[in-house]
Amino acid sequence: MTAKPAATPQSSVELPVEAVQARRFEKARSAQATAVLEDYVELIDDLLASGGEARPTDIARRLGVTHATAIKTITRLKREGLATSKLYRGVFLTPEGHGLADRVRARHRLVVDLLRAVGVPEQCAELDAEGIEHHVSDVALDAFALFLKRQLKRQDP
Amino acid sequence: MTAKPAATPQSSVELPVEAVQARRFEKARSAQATAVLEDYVELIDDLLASGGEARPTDIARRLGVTHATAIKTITRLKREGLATSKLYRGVFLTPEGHGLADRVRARHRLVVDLLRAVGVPEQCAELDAEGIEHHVSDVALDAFALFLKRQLKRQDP
DNA sequence: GACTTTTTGTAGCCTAGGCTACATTTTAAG
DNA sequence: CTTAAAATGTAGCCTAGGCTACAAAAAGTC
Ligand SMILES: [Mn+2]
Ligand SMILES: [Mn+2]
Ligand SMILES: [Mn+2]
Ligand SMILES: [Mn+2]
Repeated sequence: MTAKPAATPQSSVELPVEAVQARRFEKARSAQATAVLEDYVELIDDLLASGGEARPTDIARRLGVTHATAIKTITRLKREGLATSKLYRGVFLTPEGHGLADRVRARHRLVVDLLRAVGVPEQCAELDAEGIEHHVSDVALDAFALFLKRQLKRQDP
Repeated sequence: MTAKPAATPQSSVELPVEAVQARRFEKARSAQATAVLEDYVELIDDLLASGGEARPTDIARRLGVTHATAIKTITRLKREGLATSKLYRGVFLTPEGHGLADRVRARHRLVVDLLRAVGVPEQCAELDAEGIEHHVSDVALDAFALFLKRQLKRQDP
């Protein structure tokens, strides 16, 4: 199981190339698995913050899926401890869900800002960010923030 | 079906906010659906270019999945006209598959380069790019290329 | 209050992409 | 040539996340 440091006589601590590559793909797959949940909690939080209610039908319409699909995913949110709901009442977020929503929203904005900063048109930035956001690590996010700060300084002397 | 230009008296040609948002999510979902295929063709093309053979076992090991999973996805590649294979021979790409591989590889590199350019550490850039790449539109790619070109000019006077 | 519409929920189906277990074929050793 | 190992393929299972169709409840209308 534990990848032996390898019988490569030349380099010492390096994993085999294949293993490194496999790890990349695995990470991308796991990010994808949480993407749907992230979008749901962010959207639910938005709805709760603005209108006051997050109804399954609204959620479905915003996401572009049927209400049956939305309800099923909401069930998963509840199972994972991110949301709660009672029959014919709207959906609410647990503290965990709310915390996730905040992080997801911040990340979404940062990704859009970075795309804009490197010259991506606004519409396109919003569109692409919806998918990209789920694959940006915290390290990259920090780099984005730093880049944006520096760029501001350069323009605002 | 056709979204009526809306009964919003204020603005004229604007779709309802919900529809715009739904379109974003739909686009992200469809990008996700092709992500696996893109990674496969890129990897197969790499293997063919370097070693000369793309065997299911190698593909599986590089992707971090079992060979059964790899073979199943290869079946899908064939069904979609991207690859060919014969029993116990390796996998090959059709012209369409090869073309896709080239585009995917170019996009991958461009994404990594952009991440590096805005200050993301190399390891992290490679890691994140594996997921991000599938969600970057052509318009954004053009913007990335332009940004990189300009940044080069700034450093190489 | 009766009736209609909307919302919500449930059931059942499909595909993609994971997995394990087992069968077969090819390749490598001896 | 025989046999062991590796590669390949198949079968069957699971989950996630889509969908449609139907059922029940809530909300609006008259
Ligand atoms: Mn998203
Ligand atoms: Mn988002
Ligand atoms: Mn990828
Ligand atoms: Mn890639």
